Amino acid sequence: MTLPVHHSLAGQAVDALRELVLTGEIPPGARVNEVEIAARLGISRGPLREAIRQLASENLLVLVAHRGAHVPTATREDVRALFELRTALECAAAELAASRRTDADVTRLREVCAESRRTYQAGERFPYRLDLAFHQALLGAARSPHIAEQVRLVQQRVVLLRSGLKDDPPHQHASLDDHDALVDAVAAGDPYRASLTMRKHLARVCAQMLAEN
Amino acid sequence: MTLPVHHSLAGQAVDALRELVLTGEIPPGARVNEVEIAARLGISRGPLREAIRQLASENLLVLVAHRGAHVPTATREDVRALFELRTALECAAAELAASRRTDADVTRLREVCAESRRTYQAGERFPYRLDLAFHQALLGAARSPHIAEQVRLVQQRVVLLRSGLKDDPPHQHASLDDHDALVDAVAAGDPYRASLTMRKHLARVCAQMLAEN
DNA sequence: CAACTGCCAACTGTCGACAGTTAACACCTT
DNA sequence: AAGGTGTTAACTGTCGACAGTTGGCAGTTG
Repeated sequence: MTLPVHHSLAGQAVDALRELVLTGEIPPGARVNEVEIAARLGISRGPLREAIRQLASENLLVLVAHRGAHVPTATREDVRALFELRTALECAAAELAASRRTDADVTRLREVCAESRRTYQAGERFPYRLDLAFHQALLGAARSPHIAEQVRLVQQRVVLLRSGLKDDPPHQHASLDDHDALVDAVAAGDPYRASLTMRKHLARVCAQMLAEN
Repeated sequence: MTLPVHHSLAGQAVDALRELVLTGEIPPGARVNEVEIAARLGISRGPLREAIRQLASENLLVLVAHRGAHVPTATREDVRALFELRTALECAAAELAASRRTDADVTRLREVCAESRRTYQAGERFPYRLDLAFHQALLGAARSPHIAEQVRLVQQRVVLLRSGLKDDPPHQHASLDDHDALVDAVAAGDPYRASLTMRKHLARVCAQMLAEN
């Protein structure tokens, strides 16, 4: 059996509310009505308020005095600025991964790349899920829990930005090549090249997000 | 007159509790008794619990089910791992600062360096305050609000680690030179050199923190 | 005397209620 | 009719109280 991850209602509320925000069920710009959400989650306002505070410090909500919390709306400039942070973190992760990777890490990375290509060539869109999986695998190889945690938080915010976009556009074929190149650099144990490749990759992804709207 | 920054008690509680943790008044390992702290702050448990949640997601507190919150205790390994994150962020900041700095930024940086030297040569310890000021000034020049925010959070955690150390050791003379070298690289508009210099600086500071205890 | 058991105090987790603020609507004035 | 004003409903901010859990202490038993 699967025990609930969080025993406390506040903990559950964090996950549930995060889900509501990231799926866009509470869209950017919308306010979080405490009584309504609390009722929907079947809890009282106390635990919900604690959850709101936590999500606010994860930058998934914005608090305004006497007006509660609302989901932030993203501007183009926000995307650019956020990717500066993401680049700083993930380039460092790529660098560390190149230094610390094991054979198992490389195998895992190549697996994800292969599955991505299969999915893509099967005619489907390159699913965002596999992109996340790739970056997760890379973080695992980097073995820096603090960096991994921060990347997770930033990726969350990127998901929020994506939810603000009308359509979930297909990842370009280029990303697949980027990922392969990254694995090569990591496998070769070349931190400098890994970092540079990651930087180019993220620049491309960022530009792509900015191109749409 | 200075109005209170936060109108809400929860907001005040965040600041007050953060202060208690960072000054070591609630030392690492100690539990946060909700009724006691709430009484000390003159508020009820509700807002305090919200504050606790927020500080927990800033990694200044650790939550344990049914046992409340306690201040995390740091191991040597934690320091090393945390500095990996700090290095990733501040190297990126140094890089950006070298690209974006204005003359005013450089002037400001040199000012801080000069004051640091004056203070040091006056026989006093190189105060941590001025070290923080330097890094803050550099972040200002980088003009990346998200990176700046994350650095602020990481520096907070470093302060917490420092509070766990018995003594607040004098900064070595080497840090002064590091800072000067950093300003030079930034002033020269050389991102690569700025990043590398920052990396060396932080490696030194980290080693220093690990050496004591 | 050690270990096990049952009780108890302290504390956390949660809820419902009250007070204060905000924003919108209706109403009055000019 | 436009603008200002008073009123009111909705919502947030806060508190006190209750229930459930935890860990320690005393008492008991082998």
